[in-house]
Amino acid sequence: MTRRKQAVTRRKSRIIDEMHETVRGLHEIGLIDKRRMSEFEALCHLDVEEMTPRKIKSLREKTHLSQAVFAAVLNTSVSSVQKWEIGDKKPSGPSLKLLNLIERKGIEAVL
Amino acid sequence: MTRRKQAVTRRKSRIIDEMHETVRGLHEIGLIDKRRMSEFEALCHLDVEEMTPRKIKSLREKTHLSQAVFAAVLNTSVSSVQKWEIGDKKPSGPSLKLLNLIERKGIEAVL
DNA sequence: TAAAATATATCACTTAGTGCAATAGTTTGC
DNA sequence: GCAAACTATTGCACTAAGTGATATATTTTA
Repeated sequence: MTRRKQAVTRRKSRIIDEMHETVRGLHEIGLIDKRRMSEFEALCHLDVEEMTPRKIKSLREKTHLSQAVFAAVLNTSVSSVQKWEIGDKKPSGPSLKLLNLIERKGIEAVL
Repeated sequence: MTRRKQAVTRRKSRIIDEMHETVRGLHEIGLIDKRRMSEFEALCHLDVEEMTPRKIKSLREKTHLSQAVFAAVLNTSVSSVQKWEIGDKKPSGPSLKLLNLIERKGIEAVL
């Protein structure tokens, strides 16, 4: 499962990288303005993956942070983190975004 | 206003920097374990500032992104971004965290 | 073993988040 | 200039995440 997803991700970013160069070229030629360029950049890495309770918990444990501190980092409540890990509630959009950031870039990325 | 805040921030980080060195030293001596060290690191930069509707809007405009794309970046709905900017709703904890990250580190930090 | 820190669990409540639809304003291209 | 496309504003109704408090395991540390 993990392997398959990584493969997909890798293939996707290769394609995105090429698109990126292409669009950047179009921008330099003047075919698309700076604004469109910005929007393109932003839309590049927007895929946010769902996370199971177990995954959230293991993600936190990888950072060696208690639920309390982890919650503080995400600017949410301990109660929320607990419920995510148990599966009682699912993290909201922005919460999921933060969890993805931590997973992809490490905890420092959100400090 | 901006100037005053920058000053405060600067003074604060100087203190934090010293604390950081101190704690790192304690860690190297072996007085605190790696886990405590992690928690300390995490707790360093946890102050999240409130944002007025106008500030949110100007923050988005600085990134040259439409409400729709900005919402996508934060993994939230257009409706939510609109209400933040109007003042109808206030961004939740994790949302506010993301907005702060963008303000401090730029939009790339959350991509 | 005792004490302290962490984590789990439940309950009741609040409010942010969401989707839709209708309108108004702004750019863009012909 | 006009029309089309995009963007933003507003209101409404509903859902579910978020929260706080509290009590109870569980684990860690002294």
